[in-house]
Amino acid sequence: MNQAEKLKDTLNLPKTDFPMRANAVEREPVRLSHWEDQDVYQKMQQKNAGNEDFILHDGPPFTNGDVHVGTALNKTLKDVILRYKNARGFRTPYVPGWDCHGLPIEHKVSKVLRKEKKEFDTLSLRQACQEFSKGFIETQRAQFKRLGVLADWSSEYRTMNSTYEAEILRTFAEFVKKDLVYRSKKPVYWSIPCRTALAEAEIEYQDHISPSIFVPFAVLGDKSTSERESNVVIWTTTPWTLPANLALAVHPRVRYVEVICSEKSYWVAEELADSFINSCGLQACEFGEKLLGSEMTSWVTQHPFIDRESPVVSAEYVTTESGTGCVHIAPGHGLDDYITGLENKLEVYCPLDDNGCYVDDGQIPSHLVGVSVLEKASGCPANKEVLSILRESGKLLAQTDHAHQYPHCWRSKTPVVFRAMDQWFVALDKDELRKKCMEEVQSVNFTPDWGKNRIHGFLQSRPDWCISRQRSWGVPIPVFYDEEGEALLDEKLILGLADKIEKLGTDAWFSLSENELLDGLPIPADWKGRTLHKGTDTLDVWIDSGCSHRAVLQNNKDLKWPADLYLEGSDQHRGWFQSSLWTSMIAFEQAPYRRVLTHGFVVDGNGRKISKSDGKPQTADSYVKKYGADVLRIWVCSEDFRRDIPLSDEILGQVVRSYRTLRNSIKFQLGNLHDFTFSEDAIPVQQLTIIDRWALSQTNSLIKEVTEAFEKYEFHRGVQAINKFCSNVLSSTYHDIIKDRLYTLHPSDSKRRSTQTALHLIFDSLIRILGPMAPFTADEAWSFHQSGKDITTDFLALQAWPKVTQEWDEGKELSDAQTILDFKDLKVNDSLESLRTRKEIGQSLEAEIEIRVPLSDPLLTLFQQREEDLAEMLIVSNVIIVEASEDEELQVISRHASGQRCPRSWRWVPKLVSIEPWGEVSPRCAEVLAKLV
RNA sequence: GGGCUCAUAGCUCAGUUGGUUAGAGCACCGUGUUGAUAACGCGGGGGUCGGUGGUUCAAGUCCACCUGGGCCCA
Repeated sequence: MNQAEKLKDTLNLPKTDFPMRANAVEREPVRLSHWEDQDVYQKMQQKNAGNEDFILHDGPPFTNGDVHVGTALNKTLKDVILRYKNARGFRTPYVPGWDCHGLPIEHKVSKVLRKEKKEFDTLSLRQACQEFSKGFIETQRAQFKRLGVLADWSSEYRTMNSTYEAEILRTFAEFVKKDLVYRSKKPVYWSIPCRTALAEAEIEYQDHISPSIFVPFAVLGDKSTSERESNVVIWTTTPWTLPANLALAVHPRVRYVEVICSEKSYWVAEELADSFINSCGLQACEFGEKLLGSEMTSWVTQHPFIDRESPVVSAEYVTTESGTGCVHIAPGHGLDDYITGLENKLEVYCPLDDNGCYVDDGQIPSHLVGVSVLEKASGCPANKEVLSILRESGKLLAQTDHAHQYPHCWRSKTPVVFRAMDQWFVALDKDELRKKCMEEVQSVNFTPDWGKNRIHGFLQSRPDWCISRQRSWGVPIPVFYDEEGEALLDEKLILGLADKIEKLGTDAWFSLSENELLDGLPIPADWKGRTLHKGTDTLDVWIDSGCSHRAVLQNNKDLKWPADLYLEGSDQHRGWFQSSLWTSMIAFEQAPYRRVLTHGFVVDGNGRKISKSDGKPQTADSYVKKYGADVLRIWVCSEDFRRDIPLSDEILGQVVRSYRTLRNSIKFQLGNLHDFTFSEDAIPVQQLTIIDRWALSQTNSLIKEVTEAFEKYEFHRGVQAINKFCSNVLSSTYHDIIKDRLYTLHPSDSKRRSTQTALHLIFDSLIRILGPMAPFTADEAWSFHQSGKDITTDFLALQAWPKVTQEWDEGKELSDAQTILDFKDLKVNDSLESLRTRKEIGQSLEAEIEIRVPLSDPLLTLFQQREEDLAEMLIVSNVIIVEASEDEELQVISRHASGQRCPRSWRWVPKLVSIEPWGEVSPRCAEVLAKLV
């Protein structure tokens, strides 16, 4: 062993088993199962038992696939918040949940069943859906846990649990009690061969050729004179809906022109007038008056072949892309039409039976009655009939074939029709319900604050809540009908039914007969003796999740209502935030949440939405498998989640790099604390050396900054502060300066102990700050610090959030230290760098500097008072302070240090001294070595 | 097409009530160290603040319009 190696052995170099690389993919799961074995979640709750509650109510993810990276973001944010609040002393019981019912599952499952060519009834379909949902609950739970999410998984809620389903029915009973539920018609997709309603997801768009026709509606009143008949012309590709026409729609801000053609005139959008004239082959036309759509809305027209008036109304969705800019409105045959109908108080008129044939309602022309609208190989009979009526009466201005995409039934592959059917609705304006909701929202905190505005807009504009779904996988609408079709909806009956369902599950609705279902339930007197049939519709799933506040917060003794926080994606302003508010206002006249926090959506590196077609992974698992949970969590926390949240390899790479820096800072601290026991070796804060006190005060600032950011849920500010702290305060300043004393002084030297005291306190604060964000790494570091081992039963999750310590900010040293460090940054480094560029020195310890300070400069006194600390803080071997004359400027002169280099401390000293058996070292090192023997 | 919303260096973010030459961390380039070494230090380059117009003595910040993204609708 040569002298250098021997001397190196006498240094106190960092020593720790804390690995430089996290190897998170393999090591995180080990820690995770340890947390689970030791029930860290329960310990966290017990620790704060009796303290103030912080209730974050979990919005249930839908159980139809792996956890999406956006869902992971949501759950991670929740976990960060809960860990933070728990560290702040709140009791933070967290009951996660699952949204189980709904079309996407039913759709997927029935597709599979059909592929297997199984005949299936409602019950077996429901059974399969339940299995499907259950399977993904298992998958998702495991994936959430893997992210480090701590929760009361044993109490998790599922919207398909019978206790939960009973609460859905009780919520519905509340609607009935308040007399909010009514029946009305609304158009739905209808498959004639299947005799069933279809959802959007069950529709396939296929190429289709429809007749495209122009039809004039004669204007009644002043507009048409004896000489000239004035018409509003519509264009449609579904002639069979004309018998159900109840209005014409124009755009209020589009300009219309009267096309005059001998004794008739035609009103069409000005922009489309030429193409209209061409399409209809009109000759010798002139343009007459021009009007805005809004000026036509008082007009009334005559239906072309039925004795009925058709008023002109305005609609924003009317376009001038094709047709005439005038739209034929049949509220029973289209969603736009339906909404326009509602706005203009039109009847939802639909003269079609289940077979798709016109019914005889006294309005339908007799030879149309019984004619089918179903498209056959030979065409659509109803279209043919309508066209011939129009042709014969001269009301067919033009007819061509029109190729377009048209919705088809996914089963029968036939074109579907829009057909109004009886649906159940919840009246939202009754008893000023809507107004009360809008007022209530004012007293809820929204982050970001525009959320209030957004939900307010939705509350204001949404039509009555249609709660019927013609589906199987859901909670049945508890309604019975007599043979006349009259509906029995009774609060007490529903409550009785809810109790029954609670025991049997909603499958009972489908498996039991009416008599069995009603057995023992209170039937209103006037309904007794009538033959009753149960309904077949299910409730809108927004009611399912929308009553979670009741089913979960009110029924779990560990929780409380209302919640302190709801935290979901911004799409939930229309969804869960709103449905929860309505159900809560109806039942309890209060919002179920005090604060609503929303996050944006995960987008790719270019700010585009991530879609399956990009081929990039979207599941949380794919990222966890590559980067580990902590990196993903730090990514979540480093983004301003209130806007779009970009995710790309570049961004994650960046997170990985800053994570490594962080990890290294931690490793450095752990390595230098290996021979330090706080209770025995610590030095009182007031007696710490200047640089240590400075570092503590910087730590105070960090704590302050991060705490403020976390209180506002602005985690990204916390992350930025931590990164900056690690790099500026620790790496480039504090750690760099203290290496010399830590390594070269005697282990128990008071200066070294001073620094270790500070390091201990800094580590302790930093690691607690990291806890909520990077729980795996923080707990790992904490374990090493407590025990020197990777895993212990002393969990960081049970430690409190760090507090600002007043003492750390006191003392004149602090400003002195800051002044010296600023001076290093502004003057000394530059000067050393030029020396280095000239190859005169390598590391800065090879230099000595001369500081020439004018007598009047206050720095002079400061430097003279701190002369002992200067060389160390500037990381040079020697500092000479020179009192300069008044006309000189403050300057730093650096040069290679004179004297001899100590092979132990690498500092240059005037003269080395000899000590056996090591040979020549600096006098200071000699002293240390003497003590070591 | 409508409602809400976002837009500052390659990336992630700061930028107070409009007021010097717009900042940080990371990345990049150069360089030093080899006793934090798949680590660390030092130095440097990099932005017409999405665009246009306006208000003002002064605009990243206020107003209008436009472009592009996101969510929810249609």
